[in-house]
Amino acid sequence: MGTRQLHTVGEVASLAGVTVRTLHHYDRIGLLVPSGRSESGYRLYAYADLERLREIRLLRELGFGLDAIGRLLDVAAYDRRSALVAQRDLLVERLERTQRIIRGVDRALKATAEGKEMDETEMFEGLEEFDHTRYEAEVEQRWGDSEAYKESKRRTSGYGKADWTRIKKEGDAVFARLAELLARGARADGREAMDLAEEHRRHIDRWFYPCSPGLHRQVAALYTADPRFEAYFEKHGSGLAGYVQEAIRANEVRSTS
Amino acid sequence: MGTRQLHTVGEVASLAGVTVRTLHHYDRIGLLVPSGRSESGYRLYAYADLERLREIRLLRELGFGLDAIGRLLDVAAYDRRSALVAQRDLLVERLERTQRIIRGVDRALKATAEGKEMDETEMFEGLEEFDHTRYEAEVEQRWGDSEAYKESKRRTSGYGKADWTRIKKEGDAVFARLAELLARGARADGREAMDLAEEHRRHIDRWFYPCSPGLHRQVAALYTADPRFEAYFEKHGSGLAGYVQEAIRANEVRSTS
DNA sequence: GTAGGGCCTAACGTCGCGTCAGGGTCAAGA
DNA sequence: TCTTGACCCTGACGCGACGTTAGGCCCTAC
Repeated sequence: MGTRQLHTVGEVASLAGVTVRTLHHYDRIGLLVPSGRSESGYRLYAYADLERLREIRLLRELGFGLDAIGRLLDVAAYDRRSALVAQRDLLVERLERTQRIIRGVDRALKATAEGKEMDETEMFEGLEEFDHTRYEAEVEQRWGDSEAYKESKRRTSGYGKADWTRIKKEGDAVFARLAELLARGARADGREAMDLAEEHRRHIDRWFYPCSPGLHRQVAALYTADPRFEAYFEKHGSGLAGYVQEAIRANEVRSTS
Repeated sequence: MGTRQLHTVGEVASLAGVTVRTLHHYDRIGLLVPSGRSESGYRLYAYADLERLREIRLLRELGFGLDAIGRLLDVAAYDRRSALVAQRDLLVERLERTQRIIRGVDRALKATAEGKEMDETEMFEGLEEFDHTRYEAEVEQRWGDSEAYKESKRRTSGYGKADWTRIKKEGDAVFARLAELLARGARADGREAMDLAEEHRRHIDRWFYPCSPGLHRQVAALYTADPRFEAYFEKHGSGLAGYVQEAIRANEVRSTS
């Protein structure tokens, strides 16, 4: 560790393909503080700093905000391996999304060739900024080729647009009520919050896939990590993402005791 | 055409997975002006508007700025088919970039498993914000599986980091001198500018692939279209991208006459 | 006829840097 | 030894692409 040379900002910048200003910025906000300084105040980056920078750039490329990245890397520090695996999963997901978009372009090509118009509902496949029901289906896809996933796929494939709207509405209602609780200052491990967490679990269990309290907690962990989820949550009240996660965890404890 | 229903902002927003505010914004800056308004001033979007929105969102997903998108779509309006094909190419390029990043993560996984450190120069593969020599090699990759491409690949694979630095410096020098000309107010179709364009062509021809004036012009067309190129150019003087393109075009005319 | 959801414009806020401005540092050559 | 040019530092303002109120009109539904 650290056997290799230290680098100045400029060197790191050209290595990583970012500007010096970017590194200054990351330092200022505490996201990437170089592990050393020279006598004259020059920033000095060690190998570990480069590793961290790589992960920062990777997550930014995937659209995460800098504060979310900070939290993710703090969590990731405990287990490098599974953090890397998680990053891999996110990348593979993007691969698939990109392929969906390509198929959309192919459909557009076919449509223009035939002089027809495309189906408006499938025009934007893969391009939606964040449709959280659709995403929820993808989330547990990451949980592997589990029976749960296949079951989910089997069920959701039968839903029409109207079903999706209704299901989404039902899910949103739960979050809205949790937001109220949060605003009222109710505790996340209080009975009301736990009841709503349980309701959410059953919602998933019913419409998507069998969802045990344990799996539910794992899914909830993603809520605070993913920027698209987070943007959605924070709209409904600052700190809601973490609040929901706590409530779900509390509900799991309750259900297993 | 236009046989289908008109949509309000909210409908379009949920179809495309963007916010109403985003549509307002696109309208304000003239990027996507709905083709109609109701009596009461409501925006009304027709099918053609949705198509345009799809392309806007696709290009944004790929990192283009809104003004660049506007220009691209203006150009694209002449030939829908080749515009779609170009979009497809960009997406495939991203697919490949994502795969390179994944391979990087795999290397990181291997390194941590073995307790080693990664090679610093290959840590950021696929993550660089814009290395323009490397990009230049990719640009003509889009020109198909031409002999030129294979030749380029054969040549560039032999270059080391030092070579790249030198080649990049050489290329930058040409642009710097063009920027001077632009600042001095020299004409893009003047002798000096054309000479520099010719120098640039030979630069590519020597280090990358056989580059005729015609191919050179086609590559130059990408300069004004791609955000990464553009960012690079504008740093060296406002309007440089367009200036370079003009000079190259003028040089082509000169060389064929 | 009024309540609730959707639409309008206007205008300020935010995030991730880009871009000066003003000034030390350092290795190389005259 | 002195100077020159490349690189580093810390502010601090600017910008693109929206997010987010704020204040008010429209419209369907009970």
